[in-house]
Amino acid sequence: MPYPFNTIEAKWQMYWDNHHTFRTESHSTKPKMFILDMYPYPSGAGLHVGHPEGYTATDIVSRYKRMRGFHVLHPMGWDAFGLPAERYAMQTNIHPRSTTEQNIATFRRQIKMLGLSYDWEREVDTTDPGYYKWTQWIFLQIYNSWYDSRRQKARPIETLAEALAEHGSSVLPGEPPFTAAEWNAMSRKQQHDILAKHRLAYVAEIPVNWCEGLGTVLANEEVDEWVEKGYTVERRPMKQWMMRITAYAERLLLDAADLDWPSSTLEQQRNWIGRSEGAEIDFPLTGGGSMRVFTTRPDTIFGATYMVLAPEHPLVDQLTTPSQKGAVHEYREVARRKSERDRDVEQDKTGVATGGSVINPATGKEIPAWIADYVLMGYGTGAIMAVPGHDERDYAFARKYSLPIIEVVSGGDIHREAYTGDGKGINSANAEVSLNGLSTPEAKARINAWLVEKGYGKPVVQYKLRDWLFARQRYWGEPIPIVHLEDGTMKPLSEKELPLLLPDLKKFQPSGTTESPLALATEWVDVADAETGLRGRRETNTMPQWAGSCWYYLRFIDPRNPDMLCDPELERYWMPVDLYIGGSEHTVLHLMYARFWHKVLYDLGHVSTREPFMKLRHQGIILGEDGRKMSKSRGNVVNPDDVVAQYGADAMRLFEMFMGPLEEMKPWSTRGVEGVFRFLNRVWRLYMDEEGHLNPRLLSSDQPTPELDRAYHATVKKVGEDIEAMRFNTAIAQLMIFINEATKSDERPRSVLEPFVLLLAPFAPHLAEELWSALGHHHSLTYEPWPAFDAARIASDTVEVVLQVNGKVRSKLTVPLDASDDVLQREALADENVRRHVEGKTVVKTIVVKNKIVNLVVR
RNA sequence: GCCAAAGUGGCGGAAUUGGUAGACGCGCUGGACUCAAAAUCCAGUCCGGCUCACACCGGGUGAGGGUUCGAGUCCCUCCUUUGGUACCA
Repeated sequence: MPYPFNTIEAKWQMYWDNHHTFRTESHSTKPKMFILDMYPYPSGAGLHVGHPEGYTATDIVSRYKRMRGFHVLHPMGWDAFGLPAERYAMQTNIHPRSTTEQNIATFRRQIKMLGLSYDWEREVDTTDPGYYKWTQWIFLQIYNSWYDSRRQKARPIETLAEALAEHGSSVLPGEPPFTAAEWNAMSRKQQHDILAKHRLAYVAEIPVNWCEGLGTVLANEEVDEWVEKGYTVERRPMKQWMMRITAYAERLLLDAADLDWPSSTLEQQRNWIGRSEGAEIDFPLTGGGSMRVFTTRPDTIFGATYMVLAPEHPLVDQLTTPSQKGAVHEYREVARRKSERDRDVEQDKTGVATGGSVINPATGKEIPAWIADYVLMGYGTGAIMAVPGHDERDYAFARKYSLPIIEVVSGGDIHREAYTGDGKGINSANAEVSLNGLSTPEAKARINAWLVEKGYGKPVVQYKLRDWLFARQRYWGEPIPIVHLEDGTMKPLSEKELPLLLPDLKKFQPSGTTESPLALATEWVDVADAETGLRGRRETNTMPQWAGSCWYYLRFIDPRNPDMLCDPELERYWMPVDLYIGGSEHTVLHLMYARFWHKVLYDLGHVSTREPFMKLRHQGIILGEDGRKMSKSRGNVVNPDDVVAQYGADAMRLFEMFMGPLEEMKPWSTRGVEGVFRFLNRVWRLYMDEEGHLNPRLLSSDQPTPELDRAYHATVKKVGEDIEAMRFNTAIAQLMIFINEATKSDERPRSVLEPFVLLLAPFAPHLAEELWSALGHHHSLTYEPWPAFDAARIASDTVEVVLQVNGKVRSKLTVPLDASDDVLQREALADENVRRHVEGKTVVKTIVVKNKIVNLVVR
């Protein structure tokens, strides 16, 4: 008969609920510990076995930290806006809200079934108006801010208006110059338009992936999935809400240095931001005006033999000569129809000459301007100087179209391939400047100085990071709290008007236009502005799913506050998150977006820390029993409900932690679950008799054998250390070692078996509570102090020393602890087996490592 | 292509300031209990040689080299797998 896990688990889950065992009070004098899981999207499929892995890990740490005297915040919620519920609504006309509620109920039941110690009174749901009120509020904070590049921080937009009124556009590098007086003379609309360009949330016309069948834009990473399903996706320019994350590129990069995150995650974020240093250079057009390019190799400018513009570049029309018009037009059409992905896949370089030309300011020579889709409008200036001798792409292009290739950096063989490495400059001089003989870094510095002096260019830092497309043409998302007035201005809602509720719809089909289904709710869309008397139209786009997850950790701190997103005093106490665990699939997007919002809130004084998540770990993917990715079609999906029904939640938790290191990918194994289940049964039988009562010997005997005593103290030490380092698999192995040791003995010494229950508790909390209660305790063990160990009692008074001859193990020796080197050496030489290998040879060297080895080197 | 992580028994995995490779679990083998089975308990289990057995000997951490008295651990070259990313000038 297995132990009665069913009744035990139900009993203790009810106990914890009824006693609010895991409720976290707002105030405490204890040190705080904020332990966070990446909350799930509650899909219709229910929990899969991957979810509990991370959740169990944080639960173990949370339970352990409570016993260590920490005030622990460990909450759970739902990232519940999203396309799946909406697609279901499109097919069935069932409101996404009711689908979402059902799915949340399933997830909540399944998560509770695992005995995770969340404070359920802090549960949040991103689709709850009481929650998304604050998502909208943060949107408005961002909308109502600009990035002051001189102070390197976001500031309220009014400060920009004030600065413009006082100093004119000198505060805004890049803006066409105007004086304070000119600003003050502008119309409301003119001022509005200038400010709008500098807000951290702004509307821009950019090329996006539009899917007609779904009636929405798609993120780049979503495109493949829908194309496979037979939908067509095209690139078209559309007006979209954007967030100016690029303003934070440098800070996102720099502040990452302080984070205890996996190095691969930090590395990926660095790559995503893609910082590169170079120069912007203006090439004069032969017909007047100039063409700005970005290059990381200004030192190769003497080798720039042609120019390439992205097909969409605005200068193309001006450069194109009449004879090339047809070819250019045709090429641009073809390029426009290709998605950005298609362009990436094609490695073959194509292009068309515009017929126009520019002057290379270094050589003074006229060079042709081409268009080619290997130059992207979205990076740098959308145009490059092509240096075929020292860039592989330019080299391939120049070869294909027979454009001249000049060597300006020595070190390679440009007759065979482009040389992209560093080297000494050659063929690089004009009347004013020479790079010949200079190393690449020297040449860069020299030419940059010359470019600045002549006004041709300047050093700049460029990032791959692009602004965040922050709008979806969907119903099931947070409405963007903006009204478009008939005079062409935009008006943000005031805080009092939040939350802006989603209108109810009868049907959830795409609107048939490029607007979201919200456009069909005409009563909701059409508004009159009381202040100006103007008619207006609500923004019909909704926020992307990332929005709610950008700040949910803050809401957990103060989840029911009707007046603030989070009380500042509580925020200062709880932030930052001490431990954050979730899948590595969120490495770039979620974690980058959340850091970005956090920094804006920090700049505006709403949060006290520069970074939200101090320590981050990823759980690995759990594969099917066949070692392949779990999927319905392979039939290898493991359902947590079934596992819990058969072996109990404690076994499920224990197995997921015992499989291997948390962050590694590993296959499921039913046999493995049975193994840990057997272990739990062994624990049960050690404490309880056949009738399910406490074994009476636990009350009588109290002297552990020296071996058991040693095993106990070693277990306390190892389990504690392993939990701190999140090595749960080896912690569990140690628990097993102790139980094996204890089972050997007929005695049941309470002095070690009672505190052992506390060591087991973070891993198998239901069983531990039951045993604790059987031992005569009347309260939950949740806040019992973690047992201490005595290092002196772990050490044995004898140790086994390995005897080696020429590095090979020849014998073993049991000696008193800390035996001296002399004694060890003498004992070693006296050992029979060692003597056989030393005989007839000379000992040239002896290495003695105390308590470990003696190695005799013989010849 | 580039970046990152990882390769250890039949399987999941342990062991890193360089010091007994294979903890713990699974599986397997044998035994106890049972009419029998399940469950449970005990013993064994890296591979090979030799042995009644104990002992002993050889080999062994993806491959090859190197450093060292000693390398799974450090260095070099290569191979494989996984994840990410991809014309970013």
